[in-house]
Amino acid sequence: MTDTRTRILDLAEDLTQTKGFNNFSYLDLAAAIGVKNSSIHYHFKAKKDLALALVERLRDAHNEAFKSFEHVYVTPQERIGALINHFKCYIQNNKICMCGMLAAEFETVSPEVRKALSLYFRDLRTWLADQFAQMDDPNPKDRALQFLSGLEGATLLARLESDPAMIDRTLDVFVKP
Amino acid sequence: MTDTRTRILDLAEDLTQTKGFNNFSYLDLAAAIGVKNSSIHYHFKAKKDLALALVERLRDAHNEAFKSFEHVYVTPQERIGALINHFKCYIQNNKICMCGMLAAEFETVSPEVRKALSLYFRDLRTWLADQFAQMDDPNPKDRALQFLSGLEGATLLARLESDPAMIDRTLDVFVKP
DNA sequence: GTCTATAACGAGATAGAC
DNA sequence: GTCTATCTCGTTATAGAC
Repeated sequence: MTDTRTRILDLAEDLTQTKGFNNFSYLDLAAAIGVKNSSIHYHFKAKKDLALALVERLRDAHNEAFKSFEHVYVTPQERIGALINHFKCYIQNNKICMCGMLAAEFETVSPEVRKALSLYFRDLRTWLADQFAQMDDPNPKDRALQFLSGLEGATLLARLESDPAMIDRTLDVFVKP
Repeated sequence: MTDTRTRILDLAEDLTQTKGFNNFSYLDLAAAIGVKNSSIHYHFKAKKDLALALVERLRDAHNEAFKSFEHVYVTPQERIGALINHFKCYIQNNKICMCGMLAAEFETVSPEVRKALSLYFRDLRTWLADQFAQMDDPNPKDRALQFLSGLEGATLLARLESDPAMIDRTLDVFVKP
């Protein structure tokens, strides 16, 4: 059995992706995990501490995944395709990007979380720009921003329409020239 | 003085764009407008009724604006440019697209609002596809989706970084080939 | 590390007077 | 159309026992 702290983070990540960080409570977490809400406060004193832990954990997880991509995929097109597929899977579970959700909730989160979100997206853009540079793109930084914006927006729209193919229709143009 | 109903809608739209629909209360609206919260309930019995009115009003407003574009601008590039500028102005006020915000909050809104959001974005895509068709785009429907996704995502990221230029970097490629 | 118990507050919503 | 007054519930958070 995974420890309580990890179970809290896993569930909170899931709920943030579906309902939004402001739309679940410590009581929701406690009930689903089978503890009392005071136990959630033991692990994350205030809810903003939970938000920060979520963003920092996801940033680390993505950077780890990107590192492992080097051994699994050969071409940058394959690596970007894997990222696209990862986001497509969100739609089946009525999820969107967790940090996209928190970016929408930007005005209600702490300065620390804002900074962490900024770093999360910076890392993503840096990795994407590297991939596009490997594809000999003349402007990899702008291409990375265009891809990331398209990914976030397409996920939002695809969930609304329950149509994961909208993500392909939006992003295939970046990997199939 | 504009009537109370309109003042409620204007303020609620503003708050939805900044904080999100779930992150302001009838008490917030009442205090800002200078009435009691029971007066807000008189105009919109339940909060979900307010959400529906907001989306339907914005859909009508956009369709009216698109109609007026025909008389003001000559080229589809100019018309799309006007839409881009409209969204760029949001950033200065820490706003994002109201329906983009509600799409993020999708799991917490009523079936009626979900349907209204779908129609709002359908109208936007239809109008965009028409513009791209006028630009002799071989695939105007997909181009419309790519543009709309980019617009929603770029607004989210631009607000996070307080950098409206990110919207240009994302979308100029659609109007300056 | 988890529990019981509770504080302190704000939310959506309603009844009925004016 | 707006008011006063109130209800009911959920929320974040804490103190202190086990």
